[in-house]
Amino acid sequence: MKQHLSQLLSSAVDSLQAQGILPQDAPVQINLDRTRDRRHGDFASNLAMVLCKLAGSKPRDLAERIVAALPASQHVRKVEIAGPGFINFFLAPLAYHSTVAQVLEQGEAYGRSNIGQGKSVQVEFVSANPTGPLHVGHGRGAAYGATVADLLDAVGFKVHREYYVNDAGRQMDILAASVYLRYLDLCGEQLTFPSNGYKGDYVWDIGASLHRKHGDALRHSAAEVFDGVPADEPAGGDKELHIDALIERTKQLLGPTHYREAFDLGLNSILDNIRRDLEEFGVRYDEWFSERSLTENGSVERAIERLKTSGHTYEKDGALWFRSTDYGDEKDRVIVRDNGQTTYFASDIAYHMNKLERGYHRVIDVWGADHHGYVPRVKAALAALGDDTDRLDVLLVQFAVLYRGGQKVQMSTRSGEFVTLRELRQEVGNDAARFFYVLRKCEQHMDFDLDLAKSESSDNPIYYIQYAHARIASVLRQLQEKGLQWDPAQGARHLDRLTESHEDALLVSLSRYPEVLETAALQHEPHLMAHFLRDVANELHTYYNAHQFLVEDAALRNARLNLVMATRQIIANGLKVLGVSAPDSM
RNA sequence: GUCCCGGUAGCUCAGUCGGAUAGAGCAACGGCCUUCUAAGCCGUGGGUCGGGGGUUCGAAUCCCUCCCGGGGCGCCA
Repeated sequence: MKQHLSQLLSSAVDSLQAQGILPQDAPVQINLDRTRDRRHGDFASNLAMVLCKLAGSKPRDLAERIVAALPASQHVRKVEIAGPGFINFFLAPLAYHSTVAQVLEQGEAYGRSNIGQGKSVQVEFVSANPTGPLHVGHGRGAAYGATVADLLDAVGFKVHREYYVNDAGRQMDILAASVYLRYLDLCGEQLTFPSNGYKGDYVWDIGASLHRKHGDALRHSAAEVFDGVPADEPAGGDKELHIDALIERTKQLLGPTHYREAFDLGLNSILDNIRRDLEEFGVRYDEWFSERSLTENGSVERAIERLKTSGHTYEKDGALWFRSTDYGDEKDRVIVRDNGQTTYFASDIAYHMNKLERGYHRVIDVWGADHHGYVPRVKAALAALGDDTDRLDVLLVQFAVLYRGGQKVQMSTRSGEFVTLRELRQEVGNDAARFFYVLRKCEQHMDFDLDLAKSESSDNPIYYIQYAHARIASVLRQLQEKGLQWDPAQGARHLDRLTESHEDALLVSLSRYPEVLETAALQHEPHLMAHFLRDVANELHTYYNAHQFLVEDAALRNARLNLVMATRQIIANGLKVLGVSAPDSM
């Protein structure tokens, strides 16, 4: 509908240009918005105010000329000029009746579009280190990333969902050493666990798996393991030096094969857990991309060579630096350490190079807001490689803070005292978790109220929306109990019987759905859909309370059923995009 | 210190590319169950859009500046 009106305006501008009232070469962008106030019609355009200078006339005068030049449309009831020069469109009932017909006819497909024209978009999200279970912070990235991906899919992009697995690097070595130490403990060795090790219970479980498989075969005495290892922090030493030395001892004592086994056992069991967790959360991926593969297939080396060749690197203090300051970063960054190891950043350059080489039209990274300082250097690297940095969008997701009983829930990853995504899902359910996570735009700090998410009342927006859907299903059941049938054809013929203000409000909302979907997708703002659904649910409940649907008058009854069934479809479609179920009863 | 995010009703937040009288939910207050689900609905009150300047037909929105809150600033990942 918006597109239709836009064309009318565009056509009017064309004829004014032909008449010489507007200059031929003027760039004309048609602005058309939903009005905030129904008294201003359905849509309003500020076109006359924008163009009045070019035309050399007063806004209202120009508006009159534009209105006079508008082609007739059966969807437009009247056009008014108001205020400083707004052109207000009032739609004919027919425009809304055709929306109901479209919703019922297209069903799940209603609202989907081809704005993306099949262009490929890669969305990388979550990508948490496989050193422990996902926590509630990752949950927000998961829900947000999955929904952005689904939204883009719904408007016609070809979406590739990807998880970057950090299966290399020091953190994973710390995990491997932690697993081995827990294994030794299970063998009966008395040892003090490093303060910087991973202390979660899951590490015990992995150590136990290692023990089940090998018995005491990999056992070394605690004295031997800690021989020559500098003191840990609580003992007055440095926790980093302590853990690094323990990693080295673990590698020496286990040898490459068994070390890799302990390492992979940790990696795989945690990754399996993460996969299952996300799967249960309704979050699916097309690809799990291994960081290690970038080193093994030479991509990291190749990326470094390309930077060297293009003259953006230099050596200092035995390390290789990337001169990211050339591209606006605040300082240069090390890509190869003085010990010859490449940094995480080097892998990330290779990974982003790889993404762009795969030919995606756009690449979206969903990161935690704590990585924001990282954006300039990654963009700098892509620029130095000669790539178009505009193809990369980095969406930063702020942290979520849980509240229970009005109190902040304390969390700390290293100590093992954190709320996992699984715990959250079990506590409030998948639907509430998915919904609450996308209720705020991503850059907004979020207070996640656990009590509210669990509550079975209208205070809880997800309950409220799902209940609207269930309520309509319930109406259909009542219809059957009365021995009646819904006759959509009769309903369609009598949509003009829908004259109540509640009906009008619902009709407008149904027609807004495609616009909301499009905006939410293109702006990467799922919260727009969440808020829209709440509005629709509110209109449905209000309507339900004010009017009986199952009236004697068959024509009116079926017209109303067409409307509420279309409403049910809209709610179902919107919830689906958000990864939330639409139950028929509650 | 610097960079990012935020500051809108008592609370949690919307507010599209600058647009008309700044909205919603909760909370508060007052109503509504002989009704397709009261798991709900209707109504009322509530605002220095953090402060101050600027840009213009028009600013919560854009620019400058200051204040407050949260976070980031490793040869960690």
